[in-house]
Amino acid sequence: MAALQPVRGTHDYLPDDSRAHRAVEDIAREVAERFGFGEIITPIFEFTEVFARTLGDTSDIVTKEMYTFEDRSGDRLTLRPENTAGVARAFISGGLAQSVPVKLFYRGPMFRHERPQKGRLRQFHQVGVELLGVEGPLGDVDVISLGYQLLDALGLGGRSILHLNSLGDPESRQVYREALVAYLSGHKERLSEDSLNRMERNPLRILDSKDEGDREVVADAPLLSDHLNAASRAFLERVTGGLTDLGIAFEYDPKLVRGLDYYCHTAFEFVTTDLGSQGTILAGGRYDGLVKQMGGPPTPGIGWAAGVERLAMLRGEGTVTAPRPIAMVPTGADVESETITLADRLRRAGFILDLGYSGNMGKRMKRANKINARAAIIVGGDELAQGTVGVRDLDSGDQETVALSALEAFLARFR
RNA sequence: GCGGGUGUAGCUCAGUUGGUUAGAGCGCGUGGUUGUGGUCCAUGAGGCCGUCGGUUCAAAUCCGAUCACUCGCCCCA
Repeated sequence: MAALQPVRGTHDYLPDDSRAHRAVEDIAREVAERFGFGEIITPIFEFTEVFARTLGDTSDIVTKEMYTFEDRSGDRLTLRPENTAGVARAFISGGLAQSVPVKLFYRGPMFRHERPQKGRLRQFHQVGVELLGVEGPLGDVDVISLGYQLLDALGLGGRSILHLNSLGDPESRQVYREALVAYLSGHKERLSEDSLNRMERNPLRILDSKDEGDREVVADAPLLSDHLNAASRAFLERVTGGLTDLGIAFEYDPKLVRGLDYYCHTAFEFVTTDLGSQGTILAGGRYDGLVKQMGGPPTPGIGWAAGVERLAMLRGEGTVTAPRPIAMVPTGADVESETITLADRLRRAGFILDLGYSGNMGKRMKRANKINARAAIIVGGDELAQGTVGVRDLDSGDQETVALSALEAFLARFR
């Protein structure tokens, strides 16, 4: 078909797809509202610095994955690759520090110039939450619990595992980083080229390398958990304790790290084995330094994001079905105006009515069947003369004559 | 950005060692049925064989490039 294609890594969602997509977003918003989170809608593009400064100059997202352009007034703008930075910016712009804790939910498109795969697109969609202004571990527990309940509400409760780690506070992290680099420096010859590059910029990343040689070296590396100071350790224990209280199973994973620089303490991911190498479906962590780094008042934060396409894909096709309409079937062109008027009346009453637009009666009945109509209202001249219409139950085949005046009441069973 | 696989009808796929008019099922249109769907029967439409170039008397088939999808890596949701 060739000629006219969508931009690589972008997709059209026709009604069947968009319905599944929207269901994920709706359920996420609903669960977030249960936790007292309200939806925030931020622009899908920001000044480039919003992302460049907060995501870290060395992250892949900033160095090679952003859609950045100059607009007609010469501003450097970027299509958001994620939304934590945008929400933090809105938090600062809007002076929301006055009303912490701030609990926000968001959903919408994100853009990353990556090589597309199943479950990885250049324009994809995320739902996410951010909790700002809460210092204590109870915030971490609540936010993780929200993610857990979302997966459960989506019917994915049994299909993913929560991985959890603590990156410690900045002090712990610094001490550990030095210990790790010291160890790795002694094994340079066995590390992959990628990891050698990571040594200086982001050595923690080497911990979750998939390279076999790296894994062997990493197996004996010092553990982050051994370098947490007392405060960081206590924080982690209160988080894990809270999760246990809620019956949320997790795997402590000392090699779980974050690609983005502003994370500290809690890092977590819900992972499934059902999506190949795109198994992470919901991931987040604590980012206490972010808001201050952006120029706002020091404000702790924690949140997560989840990929809508990945979630929808995991739920499978046909999970979300279209509501079944009632079909209007006039017996001929002579009753067309009565048909439209009646459809209008029933739609105002909240029924879903499908007009066939054209064709003889047989054709319209076929169409009614094809669109999975629950019932057909047969509008004929003879019946109208008596003040009635025929109503056919398309599942059972039973047909009854119903007075126009009693139609809404009769149709209630097909709602 | 790196490595592998795959591109034939709207969809899922056949297509022999290169051989002249490229097929099937599903779906779609029309009729059998001028006031009654599903089943059935008949019949029809729909293809630059992803695109461009090369080899050949001859290419869906072989070669190259390119685009898209896909699997793995990097990274990430």
